[in-house]
Amino acid sequence: MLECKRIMVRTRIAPSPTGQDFHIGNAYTALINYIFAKQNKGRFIVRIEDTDRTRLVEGSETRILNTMNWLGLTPDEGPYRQSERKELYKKYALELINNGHAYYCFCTPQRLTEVRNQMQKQGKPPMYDGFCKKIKNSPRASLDESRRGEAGQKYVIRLNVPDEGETNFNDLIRGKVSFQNKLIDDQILLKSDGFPTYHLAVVVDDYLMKISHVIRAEEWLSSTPKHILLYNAFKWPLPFFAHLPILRNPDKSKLSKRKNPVWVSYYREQGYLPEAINNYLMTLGWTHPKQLTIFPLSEAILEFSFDRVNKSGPIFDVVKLTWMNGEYIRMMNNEELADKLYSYMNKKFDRKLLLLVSSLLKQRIKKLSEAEGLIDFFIKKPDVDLKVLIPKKRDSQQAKKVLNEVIQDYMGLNNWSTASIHDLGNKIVEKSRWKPVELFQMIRVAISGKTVTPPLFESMEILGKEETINRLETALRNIS
RNA sequence: GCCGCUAUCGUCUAGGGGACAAGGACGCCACCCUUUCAAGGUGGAAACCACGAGUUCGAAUCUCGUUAGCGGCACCA
Repeated sequence: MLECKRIMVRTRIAPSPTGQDFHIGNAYTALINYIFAKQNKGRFIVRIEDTDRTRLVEGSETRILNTMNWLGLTPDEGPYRQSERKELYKKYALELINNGHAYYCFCTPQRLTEVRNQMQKQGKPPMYDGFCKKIKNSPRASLDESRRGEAGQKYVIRLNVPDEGETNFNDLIRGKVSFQNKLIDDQILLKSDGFPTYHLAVVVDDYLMKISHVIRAEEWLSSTPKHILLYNAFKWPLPFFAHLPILRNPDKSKLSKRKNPVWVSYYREQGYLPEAINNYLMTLGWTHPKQLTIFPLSEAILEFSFDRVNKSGPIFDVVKLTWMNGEYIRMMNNEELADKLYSYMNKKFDRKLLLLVSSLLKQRIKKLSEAEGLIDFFIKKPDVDLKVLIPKKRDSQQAKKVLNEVIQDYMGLNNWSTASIHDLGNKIVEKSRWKPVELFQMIRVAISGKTVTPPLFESMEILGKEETINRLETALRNIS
């Protein structure tokens, strides 16, 4: 689909280490970048955008990288860190000063706020008024940096945006997009602390790192013209741009932590599988040409194309993700599920036990976190509530009598297998004249303390004869 | 407020002028299976294709306008 001739495809994900973990929206963007790189035998790069020193969150970078790894989106290069490249950006900012595409600005934050307020009052877009643009050629501007420092004069460097004309580009997803230059702000490129803003850093890095396709969320669409102006000012070739739809909350606003769990680690802790998360994310905004819903990453790599990416922002639906996760759990074989559960539950259960119960669990759980509540009675004596134990239409005397028969009969059973436990169970039903559901539910509650469990006879087999009878006796004793 | 993007069942979407009285998936409801809960099977409700014009023999599909939603307008990314 690419018209570009044999260029090396290089994509990147550029997270900021300002949050608890990797954001699910970032995971979405990373996924598309990863898939597109793999599809084109290119490289997928991670770059940490840590130029905002005030918002850094300790440990964030490590967690982001770990999470990407867990998702299977392991970068081919990186992490590169913008904070380690600080001097580089300054050099390029100065180059722009020299060729007239940028200028020094000495305005104070207070003045800027004032200007913005005034603009807004007048119903104009809140932009910088170009005050320092006029002093571009004044002696002050030509001071070298050390002397400026002596003078204690703080400054920033701004992009000199042309007043006329328009800047347009072709987005791989949205087609032609254009903006009038007079509405583009003289963006700050270099902050007074010497760090670049996103806009400078992203362009310099994408160029230096030979990023061929800038694939990012739609929230960047309106700053793309600034970036293009920068590429032009440097006389650098443009990369391809693709602006992905933004994931949304159920109320349609941009997916945010206030309204939804957004950290990938949350989903990991809840027992979602990375394969399911990736698959679900892929179905948002993109459809498989054969309209498959469940498909592996390899399939997405094979079939992905930008022209099947939707332009509108999809709502992130946890319910559907959960369903899909269940599908993935059901697709696993018993060993795989047992292994997953073993490490997920921190070795709380014996691996052998997990292997035995995994086939019973498989079609009953949608998240790994649901397993424990279903099988904890295997390793823990149940608390039996008599009200639940004794069937509604029976009294305690009847229950006692029947339970006693159950115990006697099962004690005599030598072949402790699901099939024979089942057979004997049916015989007891006949003998007792209880309804099957009454009898079996009573046994279920007696051995597990629950009304909802994996299949009864299988559970009894796994529990073992001795333990089963033991629990039945305990229940019997409690009735009187 | 200004700029930009978007618009098909509640949600994710198929569709690209006639095959659409709009198909699939999740969710929901009913039934079947069943010792519980699930899973599975079958069926169902659910979209006047945002609205209004236009182009055309013919529009969900093309054009324009309106409306609505979202995004952006920081020495944040």
